[in-house]
Amino acid sequence: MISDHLKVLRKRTEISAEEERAIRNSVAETRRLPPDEIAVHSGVELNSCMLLLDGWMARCKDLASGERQITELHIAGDFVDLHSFTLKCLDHDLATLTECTVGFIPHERMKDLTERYPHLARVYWFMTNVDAAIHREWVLSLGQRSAISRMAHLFCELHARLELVGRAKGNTYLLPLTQRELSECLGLTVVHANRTLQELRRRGVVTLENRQLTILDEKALEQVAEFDDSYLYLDRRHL
Amino acid sequence: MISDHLKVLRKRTEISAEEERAIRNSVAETRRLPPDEIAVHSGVELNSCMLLLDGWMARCKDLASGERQITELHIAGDFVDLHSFTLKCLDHDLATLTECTVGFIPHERMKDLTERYPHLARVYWFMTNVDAAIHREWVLSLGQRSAISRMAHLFCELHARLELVGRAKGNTYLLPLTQRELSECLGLTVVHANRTLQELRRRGVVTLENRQLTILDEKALEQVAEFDDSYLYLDRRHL
DNA sequence: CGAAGCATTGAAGTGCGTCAACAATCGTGG
DNA sequence: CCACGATTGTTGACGCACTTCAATGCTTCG
Repeated sequence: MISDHLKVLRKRTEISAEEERAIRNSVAETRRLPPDEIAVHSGVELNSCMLLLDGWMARCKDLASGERQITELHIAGDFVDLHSFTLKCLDHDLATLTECTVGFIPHERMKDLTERYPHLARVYWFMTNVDAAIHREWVLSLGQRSAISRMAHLFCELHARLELVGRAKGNTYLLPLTQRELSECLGLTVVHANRTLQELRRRGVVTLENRQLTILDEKALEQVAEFDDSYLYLDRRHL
Repeated sequence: MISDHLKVLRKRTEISAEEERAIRNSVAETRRLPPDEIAVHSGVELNSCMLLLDGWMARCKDLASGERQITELHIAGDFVDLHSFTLKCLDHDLATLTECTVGFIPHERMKDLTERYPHLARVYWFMTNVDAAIHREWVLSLGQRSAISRMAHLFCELHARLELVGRAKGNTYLLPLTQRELSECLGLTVVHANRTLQELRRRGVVTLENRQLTILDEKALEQVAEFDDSYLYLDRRHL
């Protein structure tokens, strides 16, 4: 399961056997979390980072009205609150969307890891910067893309990221979100997210049944989305 | 001018005299940039980071239609492309909004700086994470807040950040953005940004004339915005 | 002083929200 | 196994926040 995390890193840079060992040894404990639970509350001081080994999680922020905005989705292999290593407490909640398996790396071990392996320090810094790049793409989506383009873009992003950890079988992948959660990613109401999804289906671009998303027409999907994966930094030109 | 940057850091953590010296010595060159110019193009490999010493800059992303979304505003003291140290090339442009003075810190010197002073490495990592927190707040704004609430929130954020570097005199500060640029931050059309601003004026919450923004009713402004500055991490509980 | 950019206004259109109902699915216990 | 209530997905009618288009005055600056 930690191997998913290593896949994510190795897509971006070389990780030596020794570094791999150090990472594996840093995981103090693994735990299962039930779905629909807030795993990390905003504003609470943390002393460990959470590695998502399996399942889906979301970063969310609420308004007083009760409206919730998801600011990023997380899948197996992601360090969901790596930024807590420097921020100490988060500005958002971390919620489980499915049952999850997570590993904990205490901040002191993170400190050790990054000081003993400066390369890993840069790699993890890099990874938090990729999260920021994803945020920026979402800002662009929410600010300028139409509902259908936004949804298409999200499907593209998830496809690219899931492929990386072997969770996509060709053009299909498991998307365990409800339409409510989907709408919370896209800044739409549930009703309109539903109609938007139907429009994508009607156009023959995707299907989504039994939590299984299938991309029928990848070209069309990427065109609607204006998708360009460079913001995900999926190669080793960097670092 | 570099002292603005030190203010930004010292608001979050202690910086020793030696660290300050090291930072000051890392600036290889300073330069003036004219307004309305793309200072850094997305996708281009960089070998130095840019410290904004004076003026305003914006991170922007474009769509094929020509629509532009600003994803973050930068003021004196900000490291505008610190993330290029790990990402190597950016996923967005960096545009000057006014005439700017910038300092360059070559990546090799950044490497030196962060390896010689691990504390500074964590501080700068922290600062890129604050940028990400700002992005998340903008995602929340664009996804869930109304136009008027979004604009009020932006005014609050800028006030807090400008105060930090002594660029706000009480409840007033220089806001050199055109309404077009304002609208590009907020995901609105210019026309509606104009009407939204007028509504804030009509309610007696702010005035904006000759590029001078004045907050007439801070309570009201923060209430409209649902503003809570904790996402800016403006204290030393962290790090 | 003229041209270009910027701010403002009005009228009309539309993408998405709201409200409300109903259907389908799912998990749970009898 | 069916009954059930709860959650999720779907649909229709209507309303509104924001967009679009187009015109006009206001600045700014060569």
